[in-house]
Amino acid sequence: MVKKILLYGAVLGVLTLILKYIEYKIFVKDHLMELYLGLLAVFFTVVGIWAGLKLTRKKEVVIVKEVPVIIDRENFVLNENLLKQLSISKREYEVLELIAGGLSNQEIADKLFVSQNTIKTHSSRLFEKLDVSRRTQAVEKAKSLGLIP
Amino acid sequence: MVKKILLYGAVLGVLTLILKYIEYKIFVKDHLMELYLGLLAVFFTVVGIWAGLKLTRKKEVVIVKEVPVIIDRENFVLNENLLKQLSISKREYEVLELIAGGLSNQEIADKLFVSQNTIKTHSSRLFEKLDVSRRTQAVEKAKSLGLIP
DNA sequence: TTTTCCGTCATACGAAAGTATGATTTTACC
DNA sequence: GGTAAAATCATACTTTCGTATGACGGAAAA
Repeated sequence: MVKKILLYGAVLGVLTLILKYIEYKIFVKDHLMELYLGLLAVFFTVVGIWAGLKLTRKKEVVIVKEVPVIIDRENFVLNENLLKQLSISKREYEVLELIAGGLSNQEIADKLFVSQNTIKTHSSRLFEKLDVSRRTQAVEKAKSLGLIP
Repeated sequence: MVKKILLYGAVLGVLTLILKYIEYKIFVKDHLMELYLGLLAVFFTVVGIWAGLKLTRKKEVVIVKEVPVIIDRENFVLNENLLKQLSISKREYEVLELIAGGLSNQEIADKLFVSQNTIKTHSSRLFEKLDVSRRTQAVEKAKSLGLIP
């Protein structure tokens, strides 16, 4: 910025010298004075505009951001109260989440490092507590109850 | 914009007249000519800068647009295009909806007045088209694709 | 008109899911 | 330290689900 101002000052100085020279050349010709002044005004106006643009160019960076924000399933908050009310344990809830994720019993077992039988037991108890008999129903009900997103 | 240019021109005209007047006043005093020209240059430079800023100020506005795409269950709109793209038939889509509703194949068959085998065929083809192998996965995928609420 | 797609149904088999029952081990709480 | 709830696992059995394959009639498109 300081550099630019100095540069601009130097340019102005040089220009002033040039104009001074021209002035002496045409000074006697009185009728040219108007033209001279007009050119002077126009010239410095243009220079001013150029300077103005130069000084503000950095601020002209226009950022048009179109950020597609996908807000899904409403801002979900789990109702822990309901979980306790239904006496659904943490492990059972974990299984519920994975069931809702479309995983098979075997996949859930692998993920939780337990046997498939354990998962069957958990899911069975879970279904009982949710009063359903199949995993797809469990997912539906859990969603409607706000237990899962 | 045209208005502004006209205004600017008018201002220049008035200023020229004023300067003309001043010119006659101090013309005889030769040593004031330099000062006069200097002031003239500075003045028009300032005017130029001001004009430059005025013309470009609007471009300096930084526009950050965030377009939220809200996908929720309430205002659901089905993407029929995607259905055609996946070549999912109407009947298959019906079955998909009922599967998502937690119904068993037998229940779906009863509801649609067809045999369970028919439902199995439909669901099998559906899974193939959705590139899944279980009904729970189908529901998950269909939801993420916006095929069902 | 012929072909292609859709919807229907069947049989058979294998895979996954779900139920019932019982047992052992953690964990948490009084 | 004892007790209750939670977590784990197993075995056996039934039900549901999913796949493969083939078939048939109707409707729409070529």
